[in-house]
Amino acid sequence: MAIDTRDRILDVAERMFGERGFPATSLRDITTEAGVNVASVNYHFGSKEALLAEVLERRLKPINERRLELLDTAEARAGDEPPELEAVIRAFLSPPFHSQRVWGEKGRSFLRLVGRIHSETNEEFRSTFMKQFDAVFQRFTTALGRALPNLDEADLSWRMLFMVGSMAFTMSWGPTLASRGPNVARDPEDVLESLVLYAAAGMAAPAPLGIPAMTGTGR
Amino acid sequence: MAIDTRDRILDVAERMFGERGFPATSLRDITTEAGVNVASVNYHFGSKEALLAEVLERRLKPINERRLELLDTAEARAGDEPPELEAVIRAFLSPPFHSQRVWGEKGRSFLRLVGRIHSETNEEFRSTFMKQFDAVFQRFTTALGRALPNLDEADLSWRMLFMVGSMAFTMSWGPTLASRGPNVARDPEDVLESLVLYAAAGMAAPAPLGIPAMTGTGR
DNA sequence: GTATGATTGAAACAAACGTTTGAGCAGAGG
DNA sequence: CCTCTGCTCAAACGTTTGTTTCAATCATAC
Repeated sequence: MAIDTRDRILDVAERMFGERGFPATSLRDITTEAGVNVASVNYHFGSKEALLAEVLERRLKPINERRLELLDTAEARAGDEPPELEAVIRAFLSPPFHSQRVWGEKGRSFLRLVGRIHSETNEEFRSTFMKQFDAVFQRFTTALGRALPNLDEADLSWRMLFMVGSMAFTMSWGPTLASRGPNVARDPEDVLESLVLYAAAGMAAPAPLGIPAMTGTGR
Repeated sequence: MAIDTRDRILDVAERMFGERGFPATSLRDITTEAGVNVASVNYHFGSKEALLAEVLERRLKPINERRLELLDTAEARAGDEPPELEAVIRAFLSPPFHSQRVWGEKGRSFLRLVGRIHSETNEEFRSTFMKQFDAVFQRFTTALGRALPNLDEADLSWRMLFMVGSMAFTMSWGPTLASRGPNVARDPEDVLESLVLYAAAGMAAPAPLGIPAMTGTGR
C-alpha cells in the first residue's frame, strides 16, 4: 500500500513535532496516523532522535543553502563596499519564510518545529545539530560586521541573538497570533517584511554604553 | 529533616526545568536531587503540571507587578502626552533581567525556563497560564500604540511578538552565548541595555507596506 | 518458478513515567 | 495518657515509552 513509508513517516512526524513538540509526540502517535507499523521508524531511521534529525535536515539544508546564495549576491552587488544591511538581513530571514509559501501547511508546522528545536532537545543533540549552522552564522556575522562597523564583536553577537530570537519566536507563535482575527492576521510574506524592517532598525541602533567607535546615527 | 520540603522541591524543579526542559525532567530526578520522597510532589502540589504552574507563578507574579508599576510611572511622567517609547519598552523588559541580578543562579535558570515555556507545554496549559499576562499585554499594547501612533493594530501586535521573541530567546540562550568567551560575555544589566536599544529602534522603524497613517520616523 | 534481499506485521521487551496507597512518625491539644 | 493532624516513607500501581524480535510478505532477478 504505502507509496513510500519513509516519506509518510517524515511528513507526519514533521507536523506532529511542530504541533505538540518533540518529547510530547510518541512514535505510536506518528505511526498510527501515518498508517504504518511502529517498527518501521526504527527500521528506516534507527531511532526517534535520528528521525527528528532527518525531519530537520530535509528542510533546513535547502534553507541554509539559499541563505548563503542570497548573501553571495548581496555581497557581489556591493563590490568592495560593505553589503547593504537590509540585504544581509533579508538574506538570512527570507528563506524560511519563503519556504512557508512553497510548502504550504507542511512548511508551516515545520517552522513551528524549528522555533521549538532550540528549547526542547538535549544539549548534545543541539550541538551536533548546530554544526549545520556554523558556516552560516560565521558568514553572516562577518557580513553584518562589515555593514555595521561601529559595533564590536559582543554587540554583533547579541544583536544576532535578538534577531534569531524574533525569527524563531515568530515562527512558532506567528500562526497563533494570526488566528487572533483579521485585524492582526497577515500574509507570511508581509510578516517577513515587518520582521526585516524591525531587525534592520534594531541592528542599526546606536551602539550601547559608552563604546562609540564611529558614532553614526545619533538621535 | 527537610527545613521546608515545598521550597526544596520548588527550587530544584525550577533549576531542572530550566536546564533540561519540562517534559525531559522526571519527578524522580527532582525528588532525588532535593532529597525528598517522590510522593511529596503530589502531596504538596497535586501533579507535575501544577508544580510547574507554581514554579512559574512564584517568580512571574512579582515580575508582572513590577512591569505595571514601571509603566504607571512612565505614563504619569508623560502626563497627557504619549509615554516615551524607550520608557515603555524598558518597563516591559527590565523586570525579568533585574530579577536575574536579585536571584542569582536560581533566577538565571528560571529565565531559561520562561524562555522555554512557550514551546514545551501543551496548548491548554499555556492558555490558562497566559491569562496571567492578559492584563500586562493589554496595558503595554495600548501604551505602545500611543507612543507609536503611525502603527496600526497589526503592526503593533507583530512587533510586540518580535520583542517578546528576542527577550525569550535571550533568556534561554543568553547564558550559552555568554559562555562563548570574554569577547561576548556581558553583564545581564548590559544585555538588557542592548536589548532595550534594539527593541526601541525596531519599534520605531517606519511602518511597512504602503499603509502610512502619519508617515514619519518618530513623532 | 524459485531464490534473494528488502520491507512490513503483530507481539513482546525492559525501562521509565506520573500517580496512588497505606503504614509510620512527629508534635500539639486535650 | 490518647488522639488528631500534617507530613514522610517505601512500595506498588497501571500506562506508556522507545526499541527489538522474528515470521510473513513483497518485488525483483535469475
